Amino acid sequence: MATVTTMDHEESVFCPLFHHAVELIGRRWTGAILKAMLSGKVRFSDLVAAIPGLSDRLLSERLKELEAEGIVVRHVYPETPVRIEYVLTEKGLALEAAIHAVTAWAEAWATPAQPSLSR
Amino acid sequence: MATVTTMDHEESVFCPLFHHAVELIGRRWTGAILKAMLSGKVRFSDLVAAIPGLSDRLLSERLKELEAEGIVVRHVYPETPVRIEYVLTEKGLALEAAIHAVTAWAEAWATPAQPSLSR
DNA sequence: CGACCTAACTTACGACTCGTAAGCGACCGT
DNA sequence: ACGGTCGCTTACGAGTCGTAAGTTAGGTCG
Repeated sequence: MATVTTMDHEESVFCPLFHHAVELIGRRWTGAILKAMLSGKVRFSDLVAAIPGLSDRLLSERLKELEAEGIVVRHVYPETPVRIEYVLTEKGLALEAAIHAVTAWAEAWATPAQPSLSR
Repeated sequence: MATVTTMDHEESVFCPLFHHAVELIGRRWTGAILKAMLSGKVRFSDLVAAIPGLSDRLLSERLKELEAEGIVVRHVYPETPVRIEYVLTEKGLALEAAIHAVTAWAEAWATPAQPSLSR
């Protein structure tokens, strides 16, 4: 029972892969950062400006995490002042489907008032 | 289906709806809780048992948040001992696509090695 | 030639959130 | 009466976050 080698698609059981993923991209601001990066390469200050409430401290922290996970890459251009661009890797771009799915849900079920009438 | 006005699909800009959604379902353990609830109605203790590391304190907190958002409903059966079942609402079930998208990504891009063989 | 500017961080610290453990209330079997 | 179960709730130290200030490396301005 426990040594099942063929797991088709068990939804109920705990999946460590899913858990790792959702705890990573679900960290505070990470979703917004990833969504903002879908459009292409961005700079540090672009992200700060694009995401209201996000501070440079947290952005720096999140970008490091995402870089460590192989989701974004950091390109340094030693110009003046220093220009640094962040780009999604293939792995990061693959998150687009998941981000769009969440976006679609958010738009479809936006809480206008209390639509819990249907029970 | 889409109320096409003037914005086709802006991905880059900050979307408060997406942000609210991702910060909600991305809270610690919430993803795992929702995934575990996709299988149907569950009890408090089932969730604690199914999700390693999740404590009853946090589960209680998360379930309250999800209930407040209209994502889960709480049914009380005054048996002995009290039996309480949590079920996803229609809004909660609508998250299935998003959860599956994250699961698919997690399985496709699991960290161990670069998928230079698969693709 | 030195005060000031920029981009991208880093440090410091109080506030908020989480993890661990313990307690509570209603009921029941012994 | 005593201990056991379920679903919480409270307490408190540890961890994470928000806000503000400092740092580095170079350039502009007066």
